[in-house]
Parts: sequence; structure tokens; C-alpha cells
Amino acid sequence: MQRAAAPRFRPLYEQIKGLLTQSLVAGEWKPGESIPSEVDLATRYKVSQGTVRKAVDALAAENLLIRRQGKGTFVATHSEENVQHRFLRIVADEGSAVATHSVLLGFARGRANNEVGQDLRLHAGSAVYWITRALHVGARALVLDEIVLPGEIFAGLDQDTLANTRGSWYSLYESTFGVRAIRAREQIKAVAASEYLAKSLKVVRGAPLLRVDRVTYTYDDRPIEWRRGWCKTEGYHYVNELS
Amino acid sequence: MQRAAAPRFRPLYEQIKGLLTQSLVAGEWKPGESIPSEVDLATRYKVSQGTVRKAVDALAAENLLIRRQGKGTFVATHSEENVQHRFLRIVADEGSAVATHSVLLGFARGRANNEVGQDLRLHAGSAVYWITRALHVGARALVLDEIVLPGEIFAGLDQDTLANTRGSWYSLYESTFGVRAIRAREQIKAVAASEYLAKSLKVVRGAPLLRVDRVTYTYDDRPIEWRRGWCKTEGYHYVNELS
DNA sequence: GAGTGGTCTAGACCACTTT
DNA sequence: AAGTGGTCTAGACCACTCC
Repeated sequence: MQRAAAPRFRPLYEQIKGLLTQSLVAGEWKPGESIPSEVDLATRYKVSQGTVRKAVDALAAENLLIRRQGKGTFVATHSEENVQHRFLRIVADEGSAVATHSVLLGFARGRANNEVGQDLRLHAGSAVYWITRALHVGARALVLDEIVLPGEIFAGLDQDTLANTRGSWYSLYESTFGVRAIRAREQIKAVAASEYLAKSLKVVRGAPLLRVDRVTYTYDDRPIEWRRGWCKTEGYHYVNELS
Repeated sequence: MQRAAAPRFRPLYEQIKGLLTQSLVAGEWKPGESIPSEVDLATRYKVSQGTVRKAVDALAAENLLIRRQGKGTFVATHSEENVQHRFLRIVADEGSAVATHSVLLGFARGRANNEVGQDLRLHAGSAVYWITRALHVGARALVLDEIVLPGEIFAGLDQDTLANTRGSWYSLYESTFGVRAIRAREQIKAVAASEYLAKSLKVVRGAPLLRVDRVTYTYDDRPIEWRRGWCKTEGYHYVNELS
């Protein structure tokens, strides 16, 4: 492979990384499938195995690929057990993961308001799906979520599909709409429960709740989902590792 | 270098990483200083430069070392401008970093209670410093922190030192006590402001606050600091990147 | 045993910083 | 020009998985 004439130096392995990402976006290899072996990729791109290796390492570090010694390199998916809670940071106070199930409360087609439109980089008034759901732990509601999805990306989404989805919604996005959630940014505030929230979450009005805003992105930092969740934190908390 | 006979395979570069970490712990290279060049280290450990490289890469990924092309590899420090906010996740709603200064409110020698003792892995009743401070933005208090430090590690700590510390306390720990904060774990809840908190933060009693518990660790996962902070989130929020 | 990713080496050369 | 980290190569061999 020829190094592109560049005003600023761009390493070969980054170019390879870009080509691999393109193939991922184009769906050449689907979530859960294995990609070609390192030697095959090296042949294909006419570089050494070491260079392919560095590109794959970078994508694995970003959780786009998963390496398995002796088996191969696989396209990451949200359906796997071990990543079910990849974006869920709420745990019980004792530290155990929460087993939640989703209860659909509302589903509507609508138009993006200013706040959502800006976060999702949509034109004002773009068509969106506006969804409300609760996350239950056993019989008790722990989180109430408002979820907004761009109509263009999730065309044809319907209520029944969502109501029947078990596990993470991100695996649904992936399998049904070919949209892969890669990273997310959360903004957290403490707020007082409104009348409606208090009733839904069975707390007193004005009770302190965690409000978690999330924008989720796919490849190339393209936003695909807007969320606002209100979470009761008695017996539960939000965890974060800093380094 | 001879590969250690091992029941389970342990890569060479991990062993080198361990040796480098030992030197860091022992203080052979101090924060801000440069470590020997890759070729020097390769000679010293009798391995190839590539192997040293991989070990250094790993430590750089953990933020223990900082690589600077053309200059060398340096021991990370908390005094640098760009890492001042390494552990501070509170930002203004517009996204700009907050410029805070610390105001010391209380300083006492005491004994660890059960909760703190457990988190800091101290024996019940161990001597600790018990500190209260506020983080101000301009004239307004934004966060109220309770900070507990093990007496053994921070022997000789006094009130004036803390009161005169500008910037992150972690640089003080580093420079004065040789204790390097490496990583931290935070647990976040929404709580209602107590009488005392309401007065300190100038909010109404019962107002929702973010309660952020943090345990900070040094090398080998040894806990060095316990914190509980209460944070007002009007105009500010806690940010987190998920991937 | 064959195929995969993972480690390690030795050497060449490039990009960046300082002298 | 010298010294540092950064890239890239080619090849050998190791560890793991599956047939």
C-alpha cells in the first residue's frame, strides 16, 4: 500500500483502521461474525501483519472488534451476555448488577423539539419516535426513560417490536436497523420528582432523583439516540471508574 | 532476560511492566521526571526495544506514564494543567470546565468509622484525618466535600498546608507525601439537602443534590482517600463518557 | 495438525525536539 | 546533528481452539 501524500503525516495503520471501519459501516462483516485473519488482511491491504495488528488493536480498544485467541477477531455486538450492561451504570448498593426488564409506557411519532434536535443534529421539526418506558426490578419501577429516535434511521419501528424486546435495546437497533451503538455521553443532575415521576416511581413528590441524559453515537460520531432517564437511588447508585 | 518458569504463561512485556511499576513505586523516577529511553531500558532488562515499548505503552494507557515524541517518557503527575480535572467530572451546562477553588472548613484528627474503615481497608478505629471543605466557583459554593485520609499514609498533615493548597489536592499528596492517585471509583446518588448542606450550599432544605462518594487508589489498588461530596446541579452537571 | 491471535526480536527508517 | 519516541517490516516462535 502506498502512503498517501499528506500535508500532515498519517500513519499507515490509521489508514488501515479507516478502511476496516468503512467495511464495518458498509456491513461487509456483520455483528457477531468474524473478520478475515490478520494474514489475510495483510495480504488484502498489502501491508505487514504487524501493521494490520496495530489497526485491529486500536479498533478492539474502542470495543468495535473483539479478539479471541485461537478463534479469530469478531465484530462486537450488544447481544452478548458480557456486554449487556455496557451502557447501564446503575447497580445495587451491595455492588451486584441489576436484573431489569423494560415496560413500554408510550410510543408516538412526533417531531424533534429544539433540545433533542440539537443533540441529534436533526433539522428543526424532523420526524422522530418518542418513546416512554420504565425499567423495572422485579415489580418495582427503578428508572423512567424518555427515548427519542430519529425517524429516518429507525424507519418502520413499531410499538409491538419494542414491547417484545428483551434485554438491551441496542441489540434491537443493531439486528433490526443495522445501527450500532458505539459510545455515549451522559450528563447527570439531581432533580426533584414531579407529580408524574413521583407516581410512576412510587416516591413522594419532590423526592430527589438522578436525571441521566444520554446521547448515543454510532460510527463517525453520528448521534442515533437521545435519552432522558429519571432514576430512584434508594438501594441503588450510579457507578463510575475514573482513571 | 529469562522467562520465569510459570504455571500460567506470563508475557515478557508484563514482567517488564511490573519492573517499571516497581521502580515507580520505589520512586526511582519521580513525578514529572523522565524515565530512561526505550533503548536504555531494553539494555537494562536485556530485551528488545519492541518489548519495552509494549510495556511502556501499557503504562501510558493507564496514565502512569506520558510519552512525548522527541522528548522522552515522563512519570505522570497531577500538577499538569491538562490533567488538573482528571478526576473532576463536574462541568457547566454549556460544557465549559469549572474554575474552582477550595475553601477549608474543618480539619480534625479522628478515628475511622465502619463505612470509611471498610472502604480504606483500615482496622476499626485507625487514626485518620477528617477534613471538610467547599469547592467554590467565584463566590458561590458548588460542592461540599468530606475527605478522610489515613493517618499512617499522611502522617504530619496539617491544616495550613491544606488551606494553602491551590489546584488539585492530588498534586499535594504526590509532592508532599509521595502518594500517587492512580484511579478512583465513584458512586453517585441523588439526595435531599440536610439543614447543614442547605445552608452551606445556599439551597433550600430538601433540595436535590448529587452525592458523590469516591475512593481513590494508588498502585496495587491500595486505597488512599475516601470522599463524600454533595453537589448542587443547577447550571452544572456530572459528565461521563461511555464506550 | 492446522489455523488463529499473541509475543518477541532485529533492524530500518520517519517524525519530532533540542542542541 | 544527535537523541527521543513512532512506524513498519519480516520472520520466528508460542498459546489457544477446533477438527
